[in-house]
Amino acid sequence: MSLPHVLLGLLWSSPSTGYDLARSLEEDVAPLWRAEMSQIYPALARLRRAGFVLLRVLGPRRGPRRNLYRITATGRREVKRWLAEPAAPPSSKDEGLTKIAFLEALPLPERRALLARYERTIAEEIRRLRETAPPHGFLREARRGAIDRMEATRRWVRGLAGESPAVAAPPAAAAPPKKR
Amino acid sequence: MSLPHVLLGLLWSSPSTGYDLARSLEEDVAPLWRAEMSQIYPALARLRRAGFVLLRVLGPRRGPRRNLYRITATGRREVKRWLAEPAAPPSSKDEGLTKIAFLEALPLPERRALLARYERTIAEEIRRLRETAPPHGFLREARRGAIDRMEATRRWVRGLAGESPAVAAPPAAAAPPKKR
DNA sequence: TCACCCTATATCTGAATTGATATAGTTTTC
DNA sequence: GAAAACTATATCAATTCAGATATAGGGTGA
Repeated sequence: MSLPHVLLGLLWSSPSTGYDLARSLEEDVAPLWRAEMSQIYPALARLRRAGFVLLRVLGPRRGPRRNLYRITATGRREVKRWLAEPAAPPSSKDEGLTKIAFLEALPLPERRALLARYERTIAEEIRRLRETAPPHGFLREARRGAIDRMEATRRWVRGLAGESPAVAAPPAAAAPPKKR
Repeated sequence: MSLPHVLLGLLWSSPSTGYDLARSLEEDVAPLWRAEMSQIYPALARLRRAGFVLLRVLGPRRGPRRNLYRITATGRREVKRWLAEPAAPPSSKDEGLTKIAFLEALPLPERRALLARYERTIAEEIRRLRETAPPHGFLREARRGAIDRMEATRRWVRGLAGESPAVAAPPAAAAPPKKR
């Protein structure tokens, strides 16, 4: 629904090619929004049909020809309109937390192992994000927000692993009918 | 990729119908994973073909006939296998934070308005989650984790809105060519 | 010089997901 | 007693998304 808007947002300050958009998306917008080339090119085509961007074909400098996209006045209006409409609350679709929700299916030692491993996974992702060159302006702020949120999750996972009772003995109500 | 696994996880402790799974998904797994009926029925069919669940058709008690799904031993093994494989780090695809990343496109007062509104949206979602009956066992824990994360995000948004400089004047590097 | 990597474009498949619609009986409400 | 809401199933179209593949020129290193 809003990949086109993200692309418009990236084009706000300077025109660029689809390839550069893909790189910028992965490096700067990083964990907040991801998309493959196979999504980006069709999205740019649609933006063009909608009149939100203009295409200029450049002679090849290195490799094949380059398609440079530039945001139009209509495109800028569209970005503002998008920003102005209310955002959906974070849905937090999260594989790791979801697995924790079904931890009941595992015996004790594996429960602990899962929590420990997931905490490591998050910690590693945070480190990776910190290592890559931070973007500028609000892009940097937003990335900090994402990292902040991951850190909260990491602390929470660690906390759950620490309260041994919860990991050791889930509340009776949901205990599986373990064949004794 | 893992809706089938979530369904298996819900079937772990007791068999139920597609309808009940949909309700349980929305009420208990709530913000961690969502799915529409139109996803659930095909997923159940695939689980059945894979031998992870068994179907028993019940005579209608209220309304039409009911299809009761029960997890098989193979299904339980599959859940354990799924839980054992490493989970991807939270990608935090988040419309609200993404919009903040492009706040540069808005004039000052609207920036503040956007942040304030997003904070309200999150607060409301948290309240809504707290009001609905909490699930049992690890489902409850996981929900707490999700709420915890939302609260962290809310605090962060509030913090950003509070540091007026950031909202008032983004770092020069990315400052828009404000016609002064 | 040959192989490999990087820039750069683009398409295709298939799965995941959303949203709308259809059907039909039962229970609740006015 | 009619309308509305709930239980329950299911399909369809459209879109999003991920992963693989194709093409092609230029630069880099063994």
